[in-house]
Amino acid sequence: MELTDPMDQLAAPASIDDFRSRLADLIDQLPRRLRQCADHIAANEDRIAVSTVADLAAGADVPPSALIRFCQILGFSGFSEMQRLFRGAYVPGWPDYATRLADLKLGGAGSPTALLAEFIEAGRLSLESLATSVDDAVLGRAVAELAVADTIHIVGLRRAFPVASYLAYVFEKMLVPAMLHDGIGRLDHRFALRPGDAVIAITFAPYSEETLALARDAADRGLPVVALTDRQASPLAKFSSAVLTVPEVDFGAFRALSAAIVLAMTLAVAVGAARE
Amino acid sequence: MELTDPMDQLAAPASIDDFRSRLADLIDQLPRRLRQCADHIAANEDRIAVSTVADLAAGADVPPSALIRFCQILGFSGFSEMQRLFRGAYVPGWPDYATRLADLKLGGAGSPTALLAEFIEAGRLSLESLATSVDDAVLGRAVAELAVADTIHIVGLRRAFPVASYLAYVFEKMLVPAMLHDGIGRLDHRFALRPGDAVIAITFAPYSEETLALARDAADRGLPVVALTDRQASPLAKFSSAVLTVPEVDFGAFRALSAAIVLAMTLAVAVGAARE
DNA sequence: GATGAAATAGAATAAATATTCCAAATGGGC
DNA sequence: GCCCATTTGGAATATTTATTCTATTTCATC
Repeated sequence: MELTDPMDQLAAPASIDDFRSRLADLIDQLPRRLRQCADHIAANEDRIAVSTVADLAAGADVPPSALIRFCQILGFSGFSEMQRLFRGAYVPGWPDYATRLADLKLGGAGSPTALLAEFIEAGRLSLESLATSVDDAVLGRAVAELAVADTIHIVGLRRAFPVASYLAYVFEKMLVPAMLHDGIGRLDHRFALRPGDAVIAITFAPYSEETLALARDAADRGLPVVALTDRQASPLAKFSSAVLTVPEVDFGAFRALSAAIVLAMTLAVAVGAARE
Repeated sequence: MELTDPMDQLAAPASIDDFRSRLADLIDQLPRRLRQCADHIAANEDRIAVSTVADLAAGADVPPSALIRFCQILGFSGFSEMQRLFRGAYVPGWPDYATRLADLKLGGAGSPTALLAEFIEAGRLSLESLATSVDDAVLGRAVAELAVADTIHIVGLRRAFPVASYLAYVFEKMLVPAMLHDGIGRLDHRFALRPGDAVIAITFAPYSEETLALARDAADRGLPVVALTDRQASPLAKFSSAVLTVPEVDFGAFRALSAAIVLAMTLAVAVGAARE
């Protein structure tokens, strides 16, 4: 990239949208240091108005001069001009969460914003009660069992499927051998269960037959089964060596998976760390 | 009023509420110029973080030194300290979680329960900032576009896949015609896009090529594309008619999807309701 | 209207922050 | 492996911004 090209004398972005589109155009033709600037700036747009060159440069892990070069490539005369644009558009992060939530509800029942407020509240409540409802000992046992398993089998269908696929993703990232049983093509993968393996089964009422069947199968073969479900009396409990319950608050007929995902993430990261 | 009284050595306000109450106490016992400062500051709280002494002094129609004296009377050492309060309040600590996670693991103190507490906290923060960052107008537009679509196509791979599959699940429950593009068998389903359809594309850095390709394709055909992504300058923005960003607290490679799932759920339920 | 304590304006200074510039490092093409 | 164009780091400089200080003004009190 030719950074001193006299034709690069384009005018400074006139609006933040303008800024964003120019950034999006440039971002993948920038050299290394400038690329770092671009990434950090894009991820911290809301800090530009209240930061100094030095702050942002430190965040992007580049020298200050690189950051200023970056601003100039975007068409600004320097950092100050870019900051001026963002200061004009600045709105503070407060009104705080509670006020904002009340505002959202003003959209009226059934409006998208009112729904959002309800779901956010439900999610927060779920997370809060997750903190108090998890049994440390059971969680520890689950991690220990999964940490020594050869392959971890994950099963969760329908409503539980997002949680199952998230687990599979995190295990993959952590190089933990894991297999997602997703029921594609109605293939029955139960013979993939080998001695030394372990199973994570996820299901909420109404419980999925296929998930229960796989858990039963694993239990019959003496494999440890970690259950992620909605209550201790879940049908999964019979087959499981560790039952983790997720207190999900539902709103009407709908139920977010905030707590389930967070618990799944904890399980996966803890297992990944324990296996190293 | 005795402004140089050595007893006035009170500590600086520790919070914005603290600041407000101290201001309210003082405001009607201040002499003329300082009163002007107080009035102007109170009426422009939201500009303090992004203004200079000179700006604010000009706005209050007083010399800069008067404004600084005003800050000192409030208990600050000077203007800069007051400004720091307002700048800091904006991001009440969105710490570097990637580092914290590394610490937790290395310290061996990475007990699963400690991890869980961290992740719960991160999830809560994400949800709260979702509330304050969602743009009502964009959300409304996204719902409107999806509500009139014939079929809704959902694409989101890898890290975004749990969100995509959750959307597909909720749409199915609400009897909304939707198709999940999951890349199974490397089939290319882009020809399933028909006039009158709409697309929800979900991707976070590092952005998935396949997702971008489908979004581009849809945009080329003039179909509305709703983007669910991590920042406004996301490459998805180029192809999208509505960009919803999700401020997720990030643990390096891991990212809880609390906010993304809640936003997806809102979108799905609002669309379902609007179609009835 | 004289007196003294308090308040004020603005010039002088100090501190912080931004920007330039150039020598050195890097990397792609031959 | 050498050459040239590009990129980079950081010290030097310029600019902006905050703060202090003091001579002057204001105002309440007698």
